[in-house]
Amino acid sequence: MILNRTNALEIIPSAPFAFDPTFHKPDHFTSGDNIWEPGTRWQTLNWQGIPLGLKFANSGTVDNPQIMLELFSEAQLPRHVIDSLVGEIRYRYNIDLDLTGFYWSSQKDTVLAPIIQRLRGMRPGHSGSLYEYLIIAIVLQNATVRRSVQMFQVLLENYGTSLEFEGKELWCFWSPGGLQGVSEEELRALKIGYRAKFIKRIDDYFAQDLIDEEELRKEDRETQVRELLKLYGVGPATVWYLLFDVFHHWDFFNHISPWEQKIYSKLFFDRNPEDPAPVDELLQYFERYGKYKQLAVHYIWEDLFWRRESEHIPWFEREIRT
DNA sequence: CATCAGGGCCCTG
DNA sequence: CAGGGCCCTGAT
Repeated sequence: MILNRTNALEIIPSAPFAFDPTFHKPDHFTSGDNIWEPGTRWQTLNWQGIPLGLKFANSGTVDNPQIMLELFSEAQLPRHVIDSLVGEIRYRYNIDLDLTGFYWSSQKDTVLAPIIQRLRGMRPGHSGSLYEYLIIAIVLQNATVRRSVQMFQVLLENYGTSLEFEGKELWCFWSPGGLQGVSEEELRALKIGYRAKFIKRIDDYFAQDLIDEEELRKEDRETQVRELLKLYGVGPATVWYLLFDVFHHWDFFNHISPWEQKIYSKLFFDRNPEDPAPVDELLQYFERYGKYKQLAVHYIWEDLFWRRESEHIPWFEREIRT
């Protein structure tokens, strides 16, 4: 699909705002639905069933931020669609997040202070919807990164839409319920293994309108956890990711997987990855960050991956399984 | 060649 | 609440 229609908009984030670490998370795997280079991100987005191309360009500074957003579409977009889309973008990327409380409380922390200096203005967030995040989370389960990328790519190529805009060719997600005509066997043939069943059941669940992302955002955390765990294939690890990336809880941190455990052990206690600190001990360590503990996790994590782009960190390389 | 763990989760006993 | 099984891949 070729997207020739364009709309240009201006988005003013709250300050401070850091464009690159907000629009590029080096720990998220590259997935064929976006391209990033410093100052610019191209991204596909399925909004209310309409495949769109987005181009975010940095046109401001950290303290005086401004984003130029260009929308590419096949047909002219009605005003209300653009408005709702911009609202959603502001939500997903946490454009209006106030970070001052977090920064204030961390300024004397020896681990966080230097990180915040490097990433000042970075927002957490994820470009996808709940449904889209769920699909990604499922292909992440019990697989190495390379395999996850391959599974996601094959799904996009089979059920997504190829979009062309500004000379870029990127894949756009299918809509929730878009796999209704697809059998579990067909999915299995794409070598996604037992995850075929999970994806089918999740797609069915959305097709039957048993879950509403917008409504769920308004519920309290316990309700969200309860509703998310109803999804077949979603367990504690996935819920934890969802609560942060999709539902924007900054104070919730109760899950550390084995590979993450090794990394935190090394970071905080300089413990050998073969002999990591107990998970309870690590969780206890994060209590010092109070209601911002998950933001602290995010900053520490992103900083590691950003540093990895410019310097070699041998112990870290060994713990990332690609 | 065989074996095994990998950025979990479901199901059983 | 512990532990086996699940798809497939690449490492050993």
